[in-house]
Amino acid sequence: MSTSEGPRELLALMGGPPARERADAARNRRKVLEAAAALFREHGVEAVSMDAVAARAEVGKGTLFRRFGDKSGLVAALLDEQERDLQERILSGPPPLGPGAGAAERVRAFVAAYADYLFGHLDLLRVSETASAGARYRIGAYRFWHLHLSILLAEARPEADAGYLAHALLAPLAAEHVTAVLRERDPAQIKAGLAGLAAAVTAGPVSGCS
Amino acid sequence: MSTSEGPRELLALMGGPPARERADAARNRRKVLEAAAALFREHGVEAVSMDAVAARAEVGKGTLFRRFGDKSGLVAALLDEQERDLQERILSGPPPLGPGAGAAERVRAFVAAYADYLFGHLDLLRVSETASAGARYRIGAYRFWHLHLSILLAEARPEADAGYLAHALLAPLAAEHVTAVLRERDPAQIKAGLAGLAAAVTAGPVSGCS
DNA sequence: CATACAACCGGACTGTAGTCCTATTAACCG
DNA sequence: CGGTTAATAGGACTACAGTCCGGTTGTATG
Repeated sequence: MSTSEGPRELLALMGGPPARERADAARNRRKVLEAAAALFREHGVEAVSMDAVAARAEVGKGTLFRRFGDKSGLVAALLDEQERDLQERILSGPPPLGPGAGAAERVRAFVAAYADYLFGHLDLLRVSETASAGARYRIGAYRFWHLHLSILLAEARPEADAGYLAHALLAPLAAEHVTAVLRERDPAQIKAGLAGLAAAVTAGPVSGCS
Repeated sequence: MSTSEGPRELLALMGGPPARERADAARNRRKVLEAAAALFREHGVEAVSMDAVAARAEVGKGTLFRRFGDKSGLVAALLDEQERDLQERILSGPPPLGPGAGAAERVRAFVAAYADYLFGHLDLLRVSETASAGARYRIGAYRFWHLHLSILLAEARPEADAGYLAHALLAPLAAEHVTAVLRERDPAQIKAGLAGLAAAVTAGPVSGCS
């Protein structure tokens, strides 16, 4: 599967493991990720402390924090693989999510696909986005989604501030927001609402009338 | 100024001080709020610990936490007054924010007015919304804004899920979201983007064409 | 006014995130 | 293969949020 169809900037935001890593560092990295995954599975993400992860991985606390920054970074590393899967489907998968469909259609497809990703990893994403202040907006993944939507919205609505609209469309996709809305609506209703929002945003207030 | 024009449900969400409070409790409540306001002014909201507030107010930590729950509750109490001001302007102030204007116009007026409130109290609001998980969605104020928007959107777009759209419109008004967007856009641009979003949401994807 | 009761007060206590410093260890080069 | 250097490992340490409980102070009642 070639990724040459997507913009070069998006590729740069896909992250991945560090370029050159010392042997012991790589070993510990794996041990930590395995320990974290196991503990999260057993006790739920929020209930697991960083101390517990360090102990289970048989690694010092300093190591844990230096490698992953904080809890949100650790969780982000765990999410990395599946995140990249969605990113690859956007860059070079079949339309309408991948290239080939119209911009408005691709926006709707992205919102639907991201919602599925969200419902599948809600606990991890919520911790990843809220463990430290502004964490959601700092990580590369957010910049990837934002850039992707910005490009599509600039095409669909050339007269609007596409970059802002992209942020606005990502706002209700925040894990904490979805968690709160889940208290009164089920996933299907949320997806329907998001689809309506995406339709309104891509169409614009006066579209279809020209 | 009469508040009889607004729905009764909205009034119930306005909160206010506890009904009957012991004299010493009231005294401590005032001391805490004054100390917190002073410390926040001097050092910024995020830099002030609850210990510091308790010490400055000459009150025990237990008192502080029992009265306000946690840091987000303390900050919410500080915001209460100005929050109620905006709420009263919505319930019984002049249009288009208050009753009298069309639903779509009132939605746009609300978004603009809330954005101003947000920019004026961004630090306090950010702490209030993020100090504890899901804090934003638990407090009465959020329910007030949400109910207000739901009523208006149900009128403007009877075929849509107005309650969900109300959540979606409040999502980019989260303090943390606005803080992140402020790194690349100024308040005027954000207000313009929000106005465009409100217009798109109130109009709907196919409006103006019938 | 005295008594009983409930609410309140305050600080000691616990658990956690995150920092810092020193010995260790891997990679590189002669 | 041995020496040099810079990154890494790990645990002791700090600061903070939030809890708990014994003592105290208002408030209602006879």
